[in-house]
Amino acid sequence: MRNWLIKSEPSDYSLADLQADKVAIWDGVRNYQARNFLREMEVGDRLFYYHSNTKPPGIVGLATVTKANVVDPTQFDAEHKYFDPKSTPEKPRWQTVEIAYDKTLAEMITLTQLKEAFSPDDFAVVRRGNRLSVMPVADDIATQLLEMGGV
DNA sequence: GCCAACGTTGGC
DNA sequence: GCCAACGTTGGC
Repeated sequence: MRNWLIKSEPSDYSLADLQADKVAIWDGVRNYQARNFLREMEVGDRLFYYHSNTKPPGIVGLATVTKANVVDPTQFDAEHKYFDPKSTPEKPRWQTVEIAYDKTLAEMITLTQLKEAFSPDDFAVVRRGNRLSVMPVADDIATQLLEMGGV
């Protein structure tokens, strides 16, 4: 079981939205590095759910991978914001995963706290200018995050 | 709202 | 293949 961090703008799709939906396809990722991480995910992997572009940004809860290697359906929909004209059902460019809500932290772990606890070398999310929306989380960092989040 | 970071596009 | 222009992300 591996640990990952996934980012979402809460105005777009928040952890509360996932809680309401219970399960969701993590669609819309159009960055190759992020997609490559999505391809590596396996059922049962733990996801730290991070709210970006909000005040304050930080980790708000946990989710779980429920289906691996899901073809992102939005890439074929010409009406959709995430339509990719260069992708075909025979040769899809964008894979993702299905995720399920797990839990909401009693208190979020803010980016400020993350910066205090971890170095940019160890945890990409605290790196200045970091824009990656899906990234791996090392086991020891995951353990500390669970502690910090009171899980 | 500003702007740094950085990925992508497209001309050459 | 280089690189300038452009668009997006996301913290502040």
